[in-house]
Amino acid sequence: MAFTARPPGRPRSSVDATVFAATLRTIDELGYTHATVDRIAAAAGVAKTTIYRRWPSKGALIAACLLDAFGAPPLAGDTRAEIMTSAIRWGAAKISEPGVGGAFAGVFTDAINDPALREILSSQFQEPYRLALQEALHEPSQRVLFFIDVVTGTLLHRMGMTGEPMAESDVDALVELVLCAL
Amino acid sequence: MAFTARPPGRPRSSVDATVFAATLRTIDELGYTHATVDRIAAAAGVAKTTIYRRWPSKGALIAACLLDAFGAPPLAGDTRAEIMTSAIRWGAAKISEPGVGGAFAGVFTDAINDPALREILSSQFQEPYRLALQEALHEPSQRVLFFIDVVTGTLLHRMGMTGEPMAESDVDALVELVLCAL
DNA sequence: CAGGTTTCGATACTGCCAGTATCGATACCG
DNA sequence: CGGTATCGATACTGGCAGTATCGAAACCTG
Repeated sequence: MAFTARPPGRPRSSVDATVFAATLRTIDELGYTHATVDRIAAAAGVAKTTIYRRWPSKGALIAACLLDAFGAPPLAGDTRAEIMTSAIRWGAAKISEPGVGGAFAGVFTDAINDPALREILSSQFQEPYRLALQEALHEPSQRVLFFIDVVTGTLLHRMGMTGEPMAESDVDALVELVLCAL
Repeated sequence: MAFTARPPGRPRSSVDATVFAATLRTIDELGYTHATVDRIAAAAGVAKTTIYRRWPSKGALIAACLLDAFGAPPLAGDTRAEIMTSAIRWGAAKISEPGVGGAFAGVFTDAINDPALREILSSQFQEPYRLALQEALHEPSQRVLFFIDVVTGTLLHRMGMTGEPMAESDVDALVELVLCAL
C-alpha cells in the first residue's frame, strides 16, 4: 500500500476547527461586514498569515466555514424530495439567524464579482444541485442558482418554524418554481 | 397660499437623473463591488462631493437609484394579487440581470450592518409590504423581509420568462409561503 | 546532533475605497 | 453689491483585504 507520505517540513497545526469556531462566533457578534480577518484571527488566537496560508480569501474562509458547519447537500438521486430535503438541511437552516444569515448574504455578494470564490461555491454547493436538476438546465445563471439555493432554503425553514408540516402541494409547487427559475 | 419659498443660495444643479443613469450604467459594467463612488461620479461628470451632498452613502445612492428606476410598490389594498404584482414590478424585474442583480444583493448585504441604510430601505421598500401583510405579522425580521421581497420577485420573474402564465394555484401557494416566512 | 524544509507569529507594508474637510469659484436672491 | 449655498477640485483619514518579510519553531532524514 502506498500511504501518502507526510510532506517534509513543519506540519500544520490543527487549528482549522478553532478558526471555524472563531469565524462563526465573530460573524455572529459583529455581522459579516465587520467580521474582519484580523478580528477572526485574533479570536482564534492565530496569526492572520496562517489564515491566508490555508484559505485564499475571506470569502473562501467563510464558505469553507459554512460548509463545515452545515455540510454539503448529499444528493444521490434526483427526486424532488431529495432536493427539498437538501435545501432544508444546509445553509438554509441558519439563514435567518443574524450572524450567519449575514455571512450567507455576504459570501453571495462577494461571489458575484469574485471568479475564484464563485468557483469554490459552485463546486462545493451548487454542483449537487446542478446534477440533480440537470435535466431541466439550459443556460443556468450562477447568480440565480445561488439565490434559488439560499432562498428556497429560507422559505422552507421558515415554514418549518411555523409548526405546520409542509403540504405535498406546496412541495411540488416549490420544486416547480425552482425548475422554472433555471 | 404659502408657496414653499426657494431657499437662499445657489440652487442645486439638476443632475439627479444623470447620476442615476451613470450609477446604473457603472454597476452594469463593473458590478456592485467595483462600482465605486469615484467611478460613478466620473461617469456622471460630477464631483464626488456633489454625490455625498445629496445621498448620505453609497448604499443610499443605489437604493434611491433602484427606487427611481423601478418605482416603489404601489400597494393600496391588501389583496394577494397586488402583493404578487408588486413583487414582480420593482427590483425583482431586474434581479437576474448581471449588474443590477449585483446591486440588489450588495445593498441588501450592506443594509444588514448599516442601520441608516436599513431605515431607508425599510421606509421606501418594506413599509408597503409591511402594511399589506400586517395581519400576518408577529415579529418580522428585516433581514427576512428583504430576502423574501427580492426572492419572491426573482422566482416570479423567472416564471414569467418561461412564457407560461402563472397558475392561480401557484400564486396562492407563493403568497402562503411569504406569509408563513414572516 | 546537523541540515533541510515548511509552518508559525509578528510586523510592516501596499492598494483600494468610503466618507470627510477645505477652498476658491459660481449661481441665485434681494 | 452682499448673503448664502452649491459646485468642482484636491487632499486627507481610517479601515480593511491581501502581500511580503523574517526570525523562530517543528518535523523529518541521515
